[in-house]
Amino acid sequence: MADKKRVLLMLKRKTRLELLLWFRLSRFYNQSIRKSNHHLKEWDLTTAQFDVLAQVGSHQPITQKDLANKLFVTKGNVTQLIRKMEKLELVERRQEWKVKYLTLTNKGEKLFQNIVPKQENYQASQFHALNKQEQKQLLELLRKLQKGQEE
Amino acid sequence: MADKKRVLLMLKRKTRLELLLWFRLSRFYNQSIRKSNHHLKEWDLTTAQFDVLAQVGSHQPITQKDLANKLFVTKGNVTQLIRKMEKLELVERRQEWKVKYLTLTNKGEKLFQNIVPKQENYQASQFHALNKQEQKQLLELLRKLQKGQEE
DNA sequence: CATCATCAGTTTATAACTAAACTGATGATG
DNA sequence: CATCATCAGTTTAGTTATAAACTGATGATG
Repeated sequence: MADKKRVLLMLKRKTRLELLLWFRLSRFYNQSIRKSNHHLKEWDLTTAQFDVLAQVGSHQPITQKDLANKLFVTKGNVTQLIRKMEKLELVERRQEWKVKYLTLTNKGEKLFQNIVPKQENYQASQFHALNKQEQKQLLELLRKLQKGQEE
Repeated sequence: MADKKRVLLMLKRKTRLELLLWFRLSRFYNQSIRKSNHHLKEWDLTTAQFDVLAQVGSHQPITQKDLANKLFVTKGNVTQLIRKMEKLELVERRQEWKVKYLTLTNKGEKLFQNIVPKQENYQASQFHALNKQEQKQLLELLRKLQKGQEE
């Protein structure tokens, strides 16, 4: 396996557990995203668009700024994403007192009801290689990592 | 904390450990990348360019296809990245028997020697919130996840 | 009440990435 | 030896993302 060879090489050069971690984590994440995109193609959505649909659907009405925070992206990116979603008639924008509130259209709502549970199942399935005990462990570790990151 | 509120909301809607995991993991990853980019700005490099430098530097000569595999990206992406790196005079391309071998230029080699250890320290520091024991645990969990992904 | 900081959202320029179609060389096979 | 599949790399069109500058409304304060 090419993978094994690469890992050995890295170990040889410098035995750093953390770099292996970085390597594994980005690999897992990127693969998951790619597979997720592939999966969502059935509904002509991308992962980013799905994320918008899911967040707006479960927090509407929501401002663009709040959405940006929830998705961990910039406001500029939200502007672009929403423009797209408006064209697809999945999301509506309503100016109100200096702030713009986002809600789903009927079409968006229907898609939300239909697709979100399925995609969440799919996302969840990425972790089925671990049992509940291990999942909890992983969650705990990720929490610690995040806390370390905030400093 | 807005974060806490969001987590509670997700829990309310559906208590799914896996979705929390997904959420935490992507957050950690995206933040790390962003911070890494910021960090590398000092040398006018992006994270993607650093990855190329690091991989070519430690496996030269290497073909574009192999590089794509190591970086988990498409061949098309590598074509673009290398074009950029060639312009920056960090990487050289040498056609040889149908395959193109990549090596670092002198300039690239110098940068490699200088920057790679620093950036690796930086990447490693992302995991310093965990002790060695926990790091090993995390690595083990990620290995299992990856194995699950391959099926 | 004039002005000034702040803040939500937009714009712009640029990077990174994919999927899918394409190019052109290699070399196997009928 | 002609042709055909394969394979490395390129191209193209489109999406996602950022950082940084900008716009225009709000509202505080002197």
